[in-house]
Amino acid sequence: MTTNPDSTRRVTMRDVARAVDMSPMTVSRALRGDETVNPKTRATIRDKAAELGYVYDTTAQAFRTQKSGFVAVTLPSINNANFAETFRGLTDALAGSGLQLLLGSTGYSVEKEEQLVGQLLTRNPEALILTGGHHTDETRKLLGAARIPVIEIWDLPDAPLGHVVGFSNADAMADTVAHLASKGHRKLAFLGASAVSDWRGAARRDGVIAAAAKLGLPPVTMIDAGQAPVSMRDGAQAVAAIGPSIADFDALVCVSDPVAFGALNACRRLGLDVPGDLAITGFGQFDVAMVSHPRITTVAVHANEIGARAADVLRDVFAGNNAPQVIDVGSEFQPGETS
Amino acid sequence: MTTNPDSTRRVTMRDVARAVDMSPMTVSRALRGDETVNPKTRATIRDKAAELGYVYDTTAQAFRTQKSGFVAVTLPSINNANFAETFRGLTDALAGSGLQLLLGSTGYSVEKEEQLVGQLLTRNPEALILTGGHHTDETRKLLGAARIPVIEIWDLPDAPLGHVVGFSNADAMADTVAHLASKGHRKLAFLGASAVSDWRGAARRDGVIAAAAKLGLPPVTMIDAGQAPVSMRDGAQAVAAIGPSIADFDALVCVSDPVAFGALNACRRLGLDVPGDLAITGFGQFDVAMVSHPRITTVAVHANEIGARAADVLRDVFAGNNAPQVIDVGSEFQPGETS
DNA sequence: TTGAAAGCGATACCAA
DNA sequence: TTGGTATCGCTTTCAA
Repeated sequence: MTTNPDSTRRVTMRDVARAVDMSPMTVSRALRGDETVNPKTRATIRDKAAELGYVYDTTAQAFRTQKSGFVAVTLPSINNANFAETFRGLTDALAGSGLQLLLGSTGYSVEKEEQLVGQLLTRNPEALILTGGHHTDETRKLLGAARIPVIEIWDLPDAPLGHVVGFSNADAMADTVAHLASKGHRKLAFLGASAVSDWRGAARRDGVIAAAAKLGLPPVTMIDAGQAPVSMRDGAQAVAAIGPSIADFDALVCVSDPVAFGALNACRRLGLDVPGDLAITGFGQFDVAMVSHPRITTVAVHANEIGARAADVLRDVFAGNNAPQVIDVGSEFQPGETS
Repeated sequence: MTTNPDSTRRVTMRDVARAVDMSPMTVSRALRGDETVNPKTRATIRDKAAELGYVYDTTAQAFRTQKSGFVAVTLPSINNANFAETFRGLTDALAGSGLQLLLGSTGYSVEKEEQLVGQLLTRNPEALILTGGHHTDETRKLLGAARIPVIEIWDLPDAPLGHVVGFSNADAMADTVAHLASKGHRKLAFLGASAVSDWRGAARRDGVIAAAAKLGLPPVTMIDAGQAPVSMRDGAQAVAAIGPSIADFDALVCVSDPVAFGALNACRRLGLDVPGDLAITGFGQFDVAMVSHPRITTVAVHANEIGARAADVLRDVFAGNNAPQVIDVGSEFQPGETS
């Protein structure tokens, strides 16, 4: 390893250039694999760069080219298998593209999202991927001014900001309700987050209400599991708080599989039989629903595909194809052993 | 909203300066809230900046000051409640510090980690937080050359790269094994990932073997649940593949709670009683362990605290306190209903 | 196939 | 309290 003259200063292309007696410009081309540079020269430069411990400065590149190489992504929570899968789908699809994901978490709050978007925009992302279709006016203003492609995911908003890759959370519940009705269940309860904080959860709730009404079932009872994000524990606590009279309902439709799992295990502790005394359904096809004995009736979503398709949209847009796309990845009802 | 002369060009401090008839330097100071700028001037500049839709360019700042404002973090997987909690602990503790996290996922592979570290370093992070204490030689070389603070988390490496915030995965298993032995269980099996890919899992395995030997128990049988990351499904499949003879063991020590949950439910499907026929233990105090009926015996880790303490270390280091710190956050055995 | 000059937008430093 | 000048490392553009 060669020591550079001033040990505190970083090694730049200029240093490499001096070492091989070439111009920085040629070094720049060589390191990027430019074909116009003599192969032998390229090899020499590569070797010398490695020897000097040269590290490419993406910040300088981003500054010069006015392209950050970042794609900003907001997720409600990273501690959620489905959102994590979407992130992985994005990451995998973007690998090798030179684009790097800049992740922020909104904690299911549109106000936090607004703050986060402001912060992310100062990094000059080349595109922005937002989970959900609900935003504050200020967020919409920021995005309008930013003039970069925006993709909303996990929803099908009425008035998209740009592109969309998602599915209808409301429609997704129709099959679940139809299934329950076909089994003779009439008295339904919905267990989900209280506030307007979780818009996708609220959409599912509305979907259940609409589907029940359409099938002529009595009004659906709402059970409050607390503020989003609602967890396994929240589901279990809500049922435990109600006690054995939870079985006065025929079926408990839960906003997500973790909540359903909590409810299922709370029922067990109460000595209730699922689905004998009470049917339970979830949403999202989380691992816990599939592994649980009994297996939880759920709705499969295509979390990884949402990420992958969003990456496709990005590729299109960066290739100059700016027509707004709306991609519905759908969802599928998955009968289990709890209904 | 005022239109700027060339609508495709971004609004810069110079534009704001011209608009208020001041120098860019004063605008820079004003926007950063520099006290030496006349309060009235500051207000004027702020207003005009907002009016022009000025967005601060962090890339340019990062370039000029040679400080990126990034802290790079590698996690084995983001789809893991404990790692996600650590990330959240970091995020929360760093909020308002002006530092932004740059997240990368290694997929439990040190080779992928090496690649990722190389990529992250081109963004000039001011510090690097690595999950785990095992790295390739090339990774160590890269880190040495980068001359930035490094924190290894979730482990207590023998030869740390810099700072450490973690706990001993091996020691954490001693209480679990002692508990099982005290209940009269002698024939133990360990269910975890096969390869060397999951070093923390391997440390737990070694911890079980060592603790069993120390207590005079017969050799521990290893059961292979496949490549890391091992999931609920892997745990369930491993037990299903073995069948009822799994109950020839007294206790099944699992590398994590999700694996234990999978094993528990597979046992149920086999008609086995847990803990009557077989005791089961997990690791990590995941929600699923606490909500499950029966509750799974586990080990509580301080995932959020790891993140928070790592942020403390960063603050210290940036304040000039460079002495290497090793912080052991420990772990606690949590008896449940499966043992 | 290679090089010289200019400039991306902000701020450190020195001056007034 | 404010301003002028130089500069961070790289790449675009034009020239040789």
